[in-house]
Amino acid sequence: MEDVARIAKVSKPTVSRALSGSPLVNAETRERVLAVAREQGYALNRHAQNLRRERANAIAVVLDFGSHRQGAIGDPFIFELLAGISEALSVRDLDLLLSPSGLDTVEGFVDLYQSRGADGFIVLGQGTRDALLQKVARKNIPMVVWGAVSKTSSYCAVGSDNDLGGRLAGERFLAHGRRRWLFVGSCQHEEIRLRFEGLQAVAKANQGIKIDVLSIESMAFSAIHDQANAYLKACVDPPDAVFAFSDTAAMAVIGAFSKEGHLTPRDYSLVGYNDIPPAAHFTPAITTIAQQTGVAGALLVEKLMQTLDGSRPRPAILPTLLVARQT
Amino acid sequence: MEDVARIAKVSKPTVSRALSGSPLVNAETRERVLAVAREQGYALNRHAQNLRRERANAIAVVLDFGSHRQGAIGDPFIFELLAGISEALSVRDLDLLLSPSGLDTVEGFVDLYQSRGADGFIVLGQGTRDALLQKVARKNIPMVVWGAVSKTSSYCAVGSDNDLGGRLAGERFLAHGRRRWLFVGSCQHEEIRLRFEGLQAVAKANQGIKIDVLSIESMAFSAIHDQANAYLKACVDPPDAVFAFSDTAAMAVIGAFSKEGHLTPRDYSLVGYNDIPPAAHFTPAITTIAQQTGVAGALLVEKLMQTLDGSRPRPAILPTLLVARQT
DNA sequence: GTTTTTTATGAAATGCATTTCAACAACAAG
DNA sequence: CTTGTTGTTGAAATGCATTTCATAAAAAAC
Repeated sequence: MEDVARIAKVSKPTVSRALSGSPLVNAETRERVLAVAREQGYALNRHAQNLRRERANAIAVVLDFGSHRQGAIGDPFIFELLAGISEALSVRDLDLLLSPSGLDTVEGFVDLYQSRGADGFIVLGQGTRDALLQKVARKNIPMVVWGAVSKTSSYCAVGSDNDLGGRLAGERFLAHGRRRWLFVGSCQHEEIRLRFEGLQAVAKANQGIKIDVLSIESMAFSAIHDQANAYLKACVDPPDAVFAFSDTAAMAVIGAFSKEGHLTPRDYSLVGYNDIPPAAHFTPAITTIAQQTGVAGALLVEKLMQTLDGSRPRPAILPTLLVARQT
Repeated sequence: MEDVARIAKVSKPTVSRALSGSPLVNAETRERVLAVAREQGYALNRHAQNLRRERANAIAVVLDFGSHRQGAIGDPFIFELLAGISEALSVRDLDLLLSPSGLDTVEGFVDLYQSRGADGFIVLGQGTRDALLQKVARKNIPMVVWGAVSKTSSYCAVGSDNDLGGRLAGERFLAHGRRRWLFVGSCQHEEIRLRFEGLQAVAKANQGIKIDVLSIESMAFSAIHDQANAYLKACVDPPDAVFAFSDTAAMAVIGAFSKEGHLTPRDYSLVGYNDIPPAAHFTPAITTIAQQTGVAGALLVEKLMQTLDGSRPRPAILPTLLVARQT
């Protein structure tokens, strides 16, 4: 920077100001400095900058690659979220640190934050680690979470209206005169539990509806397939309606049930979740609950920015929508 | 750090050494320093460290979120690659910078690299910007690319054997006695062009095979669907074999063709690409070319590390495999 | 023509960890 | 008892940009 300063015949601080677009520098001078910087191929050192400014200029986005191993993350849905976040961060000139290691303990978060590795965190899906996240948030670490929204939470959550999603599914089943419902998903996951509760609420509000749960142990496609198949085989009175926690799971159910000759939409109604592209073109096309992934990323980033500004933004629940198809 | 040094009754350099696991510090002293650091809640500043060490300790992973808008990236395949890379980087204690902005020009790369925002780059899919990447590599910026491998390239590429993939598809078509082949995909993409060439080679080596190309303009699911539908409608002699550049595209083709009563596997053989989880459970299940995504991430990172060490690693071609299913 | 205000710029201090080089101690070798 | 090693440790220099505070110059106000 000193070299640039010398060549442009100004001082170091002036170069710094010119480069960071400070209004405290004369327009002509700025041009000159910028020109010199460009022709000298000068790029200012981000670490020196971040060191001085005492921030990272980066946000860590946490997603559970671990459970990806089991096929959970491949879901295009997460990808859309990620794309939205990436976009929103890049508008604000912030770097995106993807799933840094060590974030499976409170210390991991604290350390990354304190060492200025990241200015804040966006966690995608609380999964089964809500307790950890609560602890992290209580340490005053800026964090926003995509997932289930709860009033007692110590962090700001943004998520879909999972309860509504469940209700929508239930109402569809009612409309189709279905009475033996099956919920496929693990209620260990807060988000998924809420969907179940929505479904259950509709069931309870009506007479003569039986509701069963197939609690998924692994997110792997084949595991879900096998569990569903085994369930149906052991079933004396097969379900005439299935609500699956994801479209991928719904596909697994279709495959598993069809092997036993139990077909949708003939024998049972099916509702999936996320409205991933293949859902519309699967045979049969899958009715599903769509989330507003488009706005989700931008909203998460916005809430995090508010947190960084010291305010405590309100959680947000995005509406969900049932997309009716053949099943 | 000075505080820790004082409390532990040592000097700053000793603390530094203890924390970075240098062998130049006595075991007892190290323990003492570490204990003090822990109880004082001390975390060393990454930017100061990176500034001094003159590196970023981070790798930028570039993927084309832009084309995601059009449904390209949602492909679980990319996600698996990303998971593998994330894993391999975290083992080496390197941060993963996801798709930083500005990497659509050579200057963008140069600037990020010079400003020490990243020590190197992993580019996922060269797409249509091979020219850009060639220029970047010629600036001696450490970079590894997932995509088509070419001998004349100035960068190290790792990719699947796309040519083999094409041949495998062709041989399957032959085995099924198919003679009117259709390739669905854009030959603008080097990787995809290679697949087409593999297919074409098989066609040429045999008599009486007609081969046509449906050049995809957009990666969007619905766009592919519509193009395929329009193609079939305009077709006097419908294809009896289709090779699609991705499983997602294959699904789109199935939907588009079935609308016209043209069904697989009855009327045509179909081969997709990537072996994404739903491919196996689609109805009908999709025959596809599987890539070795598992090792790909680790390999990319390894090659990049070699590049960082100053060597010029050889490109690698991973074998592809045909997974036969109903179609 | 003098005083006040505004605008533009620079000197020096600051943020924090690492590395070089020198120094000291303890011990072995002669 | 001296010289040469080896093992530990510390003082000071270094990497680079930003910010505070002060100063100089130019413009405006009186």
